[in-house]
Amino acid sequence: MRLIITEKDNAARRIAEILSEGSASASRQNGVNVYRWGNTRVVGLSGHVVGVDFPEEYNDWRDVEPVELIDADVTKEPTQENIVTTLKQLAREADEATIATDYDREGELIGKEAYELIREETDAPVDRVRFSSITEREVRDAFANPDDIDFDLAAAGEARQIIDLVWGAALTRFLSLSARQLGDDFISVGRVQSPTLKLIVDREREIQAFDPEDYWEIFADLQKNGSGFEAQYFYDDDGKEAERVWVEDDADDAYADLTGVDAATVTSVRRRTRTDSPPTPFNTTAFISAASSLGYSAQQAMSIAEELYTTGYITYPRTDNTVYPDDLEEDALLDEFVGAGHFGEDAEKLLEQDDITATEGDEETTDHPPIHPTGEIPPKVDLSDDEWEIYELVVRRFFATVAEAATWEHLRVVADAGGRSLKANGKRLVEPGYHEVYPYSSASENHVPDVEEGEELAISEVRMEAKQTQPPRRYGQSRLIQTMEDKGLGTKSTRHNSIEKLYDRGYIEGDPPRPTTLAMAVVEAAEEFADHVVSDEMTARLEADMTAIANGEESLDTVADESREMLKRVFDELRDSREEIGEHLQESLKADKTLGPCPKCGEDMLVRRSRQGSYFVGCDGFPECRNTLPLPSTGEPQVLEDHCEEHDMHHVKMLAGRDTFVHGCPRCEAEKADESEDEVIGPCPECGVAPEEQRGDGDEAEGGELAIKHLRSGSRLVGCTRYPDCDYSLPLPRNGDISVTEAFCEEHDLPELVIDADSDDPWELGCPICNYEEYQARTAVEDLEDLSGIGSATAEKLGDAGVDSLAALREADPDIVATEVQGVSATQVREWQDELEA
DNA sequence: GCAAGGTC
Repeated sequence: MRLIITEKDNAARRIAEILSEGSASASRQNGVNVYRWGNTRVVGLSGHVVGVDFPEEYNDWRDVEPVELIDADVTKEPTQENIVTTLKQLAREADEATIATDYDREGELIGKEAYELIREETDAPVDRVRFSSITEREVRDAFANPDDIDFDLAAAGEARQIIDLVWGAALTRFLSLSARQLGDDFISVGRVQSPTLKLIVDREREIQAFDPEDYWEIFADLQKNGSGFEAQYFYDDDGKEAERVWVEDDADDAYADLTGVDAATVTSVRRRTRTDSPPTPFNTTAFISAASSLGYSAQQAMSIAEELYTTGYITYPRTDNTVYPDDLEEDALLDEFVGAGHFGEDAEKLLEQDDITATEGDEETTDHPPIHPTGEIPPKVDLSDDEWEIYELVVRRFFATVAEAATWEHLRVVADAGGRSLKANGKRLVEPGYHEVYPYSSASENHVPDVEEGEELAISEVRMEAKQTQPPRRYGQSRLIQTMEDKGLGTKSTRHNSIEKLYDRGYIEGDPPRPTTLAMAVVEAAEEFADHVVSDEMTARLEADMTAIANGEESLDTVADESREMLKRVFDELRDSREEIGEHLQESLKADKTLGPCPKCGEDMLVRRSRQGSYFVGCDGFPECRNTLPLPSTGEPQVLEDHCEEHDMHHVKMLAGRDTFVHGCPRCEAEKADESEDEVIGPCPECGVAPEEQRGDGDEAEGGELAIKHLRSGSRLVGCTRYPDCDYSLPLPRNGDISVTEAFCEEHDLPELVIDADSDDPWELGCPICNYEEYQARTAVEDLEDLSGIGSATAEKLGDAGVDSLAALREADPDIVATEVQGVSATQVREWQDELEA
């Protein structure tokens, strides 16, 4: 039997299709897809299926000195048991095996890991094929010319694994132990995350140190044929043109001169034609950046792209390449879009061009083609609005790369008024070119009318504006990813995750991300004692070492040992400063949790966590002062910069994914609840007076009533007046005025409610019981979507079939028990759905 | 429980 191993299931399926000419069939083994035809089997891994770690005896952070990790063994253990088992079972039957993982360094290492698992079972020959895109031609070529695994290249990847683990784990444990942060809130550092964090921290330092300067700008409106245009005052600053006037008296003088005359005389008119080249093909970074200008975070953009890739509508979204492969036929791909409603006309127009040649970027790699549509076009109804918007972006980017350049006409007019110079720059799009098919990049014009030298233009108004220089801007997520790429930090697959990790670790907040006090302290500590780990030089050095290993000039052991020696020297420095570092980190952690002074004793009020795990606001003077305030029960609290004037307290935001909301000032919220009275609306269905026939034998009518209640934590609910004896309750929305209407629900004996009755668009919530029942039915379907990553249409169908939870899914198919929730692909869910329907 | 890198 011949065994072929790919990096992912999708690649396995497509390679099987190509090599078998469509005759391959799929079956499942230990929950893993295996494609087969004749004597051949193809199995897809899930990236790395083994991972590096320390032996078990190093697991306890308290028992092991962090420095001991430096010389600890590094072992490789399976992390994807099902796939490893399947691979080994298949290997036992194999006479030959072919590694067909991705064509890059990490792919070589993943291939070598598969090779070693195969070697545990058989001595059958193992070869390696390399291809940059899964097209018929490339795949057939590759399989016709097999090569060997490049063990040196794989060793380069292993050096990275070992160095990252040893540095990351040893320093992470050291900082966490020194600050006594051992739970979920440990303090992490790493080769990629820490230099990335330093970028953000350095920018914040510049902002904090920034000293704004005053300057003035002067504008004049000039008239031509009854319509006006704006011109700006400028002067010659040592041969350079300057618009900013730094001295107020100078600005006043210029303003006085300009207002002293009624007209300006045109002294020069210059026209220039500029070519505006179409953009280059999308790699991951360029894609994230384009999606970000549509309002998507890096993480959102990538997960939508991954979904579009798995469903077959776009190519692999993780790529460094910006040059389309030779066998991408641009006109054939355009042809697919002809007649496809939304895109048809644009595709036809592009096909009419004399020459269809795509642009090329600077980066040409072997990993994957640039991101482009596959030519399989989804019906719009099958995608969510977001998915469609991203899909359209990818399609239009492809269109743009084969479209013609745009041309602009630039018009520059200089005029003299009272001895002062004015200028106006106009911009007109003469040939729209690619802008016609790619509306995302700016094509805005600035109208300046045709004028001639010597012409007199009336001045209708002169304005002087006092301004201040602005501090540098914070990095936005896509700018940060771009900078990481420039500095070689992370990879196309990991950069967006690294940023997400900084959020999770409590190092950055908000968008654009701001560093927390803790982040500043971590970077400071690292700069002082382990400068290497916050500098991008560590990555540069590692890259150089990896290249040397890949070229056979250095050995993995030498490189790893040198790195270990370097880390030992770092620990020599750290040893004596443990206390000092710990204290600094602890103070910073406290600063991030501080809301303001306690009204009872003046100490700080802090966000704290109870033993049960819920958050509340408590006084730092505990146990002497026992003052507390409640916080909402959902989400992780985050202290905002916003501030309540009345109570001198920072506002709090509760982070809970899509349910994130701003709680505001905890004292205001508590006081609001104290001042409001419960509003009774009807009988409690659990313990109120109900008609005799609706009551079960054991039920007792205690006379409980339902009331609208405001809790001190800021939440509102409809609850029983006999609480806590009866804990019946229904949730109400957090925001908006609640009013009770005349309309009445006969079934539940309750009035209908309206939220925000005063606004133009009130929400008619209706009977609170009916509303809650509808809400539960709706969220069951949403939960299912979240669990399985399936589309809403499928989830609804499953809901209709009575499957409303993962547990129900498992009941329907015991095989699912072995599958990780996150590992459930859309294809699998569709299979289960088919089974259920049959 | 630590990293970064694959993958879902």
